[in-house]
Amino acid sequence: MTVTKDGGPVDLLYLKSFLEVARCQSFTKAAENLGYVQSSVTAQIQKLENEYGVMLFERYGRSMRLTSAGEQLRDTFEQIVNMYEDSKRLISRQVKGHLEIGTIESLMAFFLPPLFHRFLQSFPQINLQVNPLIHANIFQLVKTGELDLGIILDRPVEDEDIEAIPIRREPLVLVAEPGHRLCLADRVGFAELDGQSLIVTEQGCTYRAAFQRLLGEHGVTYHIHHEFGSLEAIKQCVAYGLGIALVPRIAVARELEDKRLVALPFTHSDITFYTQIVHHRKKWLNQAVRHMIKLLTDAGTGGEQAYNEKSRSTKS
Amino acid sequence: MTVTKDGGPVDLLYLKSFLEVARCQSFTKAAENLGYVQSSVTAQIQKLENEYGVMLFERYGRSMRLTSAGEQLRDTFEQIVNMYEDSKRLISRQVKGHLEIGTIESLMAFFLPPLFHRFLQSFPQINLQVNPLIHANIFQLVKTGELDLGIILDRPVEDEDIEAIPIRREPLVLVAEPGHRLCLADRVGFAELDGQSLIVTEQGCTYRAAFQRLLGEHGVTYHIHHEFGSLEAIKQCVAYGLGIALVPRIAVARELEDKRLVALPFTHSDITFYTQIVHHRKKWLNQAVRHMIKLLTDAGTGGEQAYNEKSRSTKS
DNA sequence: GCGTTTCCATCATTTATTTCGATTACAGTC
DNA sequence: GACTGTAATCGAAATAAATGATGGAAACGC
Repeated sequence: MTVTKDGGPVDLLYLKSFLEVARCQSFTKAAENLGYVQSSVTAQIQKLENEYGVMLFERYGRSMRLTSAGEQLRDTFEQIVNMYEDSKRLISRQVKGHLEIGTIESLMAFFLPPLFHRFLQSFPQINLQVNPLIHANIFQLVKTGELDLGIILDRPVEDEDIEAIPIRREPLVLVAEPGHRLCLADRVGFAELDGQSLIVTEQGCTYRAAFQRLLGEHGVTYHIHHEFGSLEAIKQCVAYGLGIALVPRIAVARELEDKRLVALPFTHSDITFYTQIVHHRKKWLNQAVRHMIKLLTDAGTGGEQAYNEKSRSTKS
Repeated sequence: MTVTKDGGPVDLLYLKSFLEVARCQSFTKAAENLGYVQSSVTAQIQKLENEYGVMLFERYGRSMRLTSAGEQLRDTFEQIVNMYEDSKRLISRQVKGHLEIGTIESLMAFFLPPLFHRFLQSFPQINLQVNPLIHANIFQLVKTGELDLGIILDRPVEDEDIEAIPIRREPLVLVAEPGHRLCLADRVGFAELDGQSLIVTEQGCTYRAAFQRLLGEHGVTYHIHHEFGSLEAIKQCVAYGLGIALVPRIAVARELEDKRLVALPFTHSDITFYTQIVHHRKKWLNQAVRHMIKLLTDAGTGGEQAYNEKSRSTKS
């Protein structure tokens, strides 16, 4: 028996686009909401219209409304899309597998845990392995494919093999103990840092390196008092007045609130770091990985928009 | 509000492919039934599998079976596909519009009527206009876009602007009245035709032209006794013994059965004609037109396979 | 009335995906 | 152990999609 395919290709996403256009009464708004440009949505609707051989929307000058055919299809499409998405949820809850992520301590301790928690609600059966690593290793392991995903803190990354998705801008702050003399200054520049004791993260940390480079360029003499792999240790040492440290704000948010540490009004224009997801361009992203990326990007865009990019939700 | 699209593109046709594979328990058979090559179906299923993050089929050496996830999805997919196709039927029944076809008398009289009837059951509101034309005009009008579709009888067509879809091989037969002396021969070659009276179709008919050319090449002298635009007239004249005629078998199927005419055992290897749909390559084919093409090709492949091509059901 | 804005359609270009065909890999059969 | 039928893989060609830019038509402001 022959099963004929009487019709051209119709993507399930077109149905979603259709529904969104119907809801917004606007191609442009729908496109924005869906993360397309307007002409793409137009094209998708046209595909649907041609597939059905009918106009789906009556276009008046400014406003628009569904044609009767469009009206009839709306419910059907809604049902189809719902069934499809329900089925995805149903299956994803049962998905087993590995997802191996590498990230730096700063993020692992403060930004990621709630997201991982949410992820595991959708994919409870996934064996999620999160490795605390230093920057260079993350990059390397993603490149060789040993990690599915890396989450790093760095300046914008350009690499042949690696796709980097900026999640959010990560402000770095210079912290000191509340009694530190620099706390009294209403502005801390490089001059004021001269001769200070620094407490820094381990070698290979991108923001440490950038900071030291800057200090060097400005001729600041400084003294590295301690070098730790542990953020907790750094914070403790700063709190005990052993020196000052440059850390991601998110890592000291609580301490700043508690007034156990103070952010110095340090003005440096050049260091902007971004939390970024990195993955190998050629490696296939399955549903679970894509879901993780989506969680991360959504969590990020709650804050500042990641560099200037219109961060498309998921796009391998 | 932002509607996130969490998932890659999934074509509705993939779901059909999935169902067919599940039904056939075989990628290869499913591919044949669907009009794909095997590797395409494999790729489609892999896409689905990646989208859901699960294997859908357990592949054993020879046999295969659905995984539990596949089993769960089967019903959902079936429902989705049914809803989708029902919606297409629902809408197509309401589609209004024109569909203008040009064809030659031989086909219009014997092959097409039942197909047009079926077409109008699906698209009762379409204004279907069928114009009886001669070959050259059909070609010309399709080329200029004045006809949506042409249905012709010709040898394989190659043209820059025109896409020709072979429907079926159309045998031509040389008919005579039952009492004709050539009926007694067990083989009629060009030699036997020498001096015969021919009754032919109008100028511009492709098979008439081909036949005359052949006769000329073989040095056959003949006498054109009548030249008609009407097949009915030709058949009548042949029946009354005014001469013999070369016509498409389908045009005289009934008369041959009734023994009112006789097919001479004429052996000519060179003339193979095909019933073909022609349409302009660049012209958009809406649902109604595609449906018509599908009806025609399906009707055709009931007979002999059209030239050597694996005639894909619809492919603009 | 006339420019301006807003919104959709269209176009060309780039980019990605799909399809095919050929080949490889593998298991069951003879 | 060669053979057959079946699925996966790979490269190339065909096809489709997304984008950014352009054009046109209706509503809006003045």
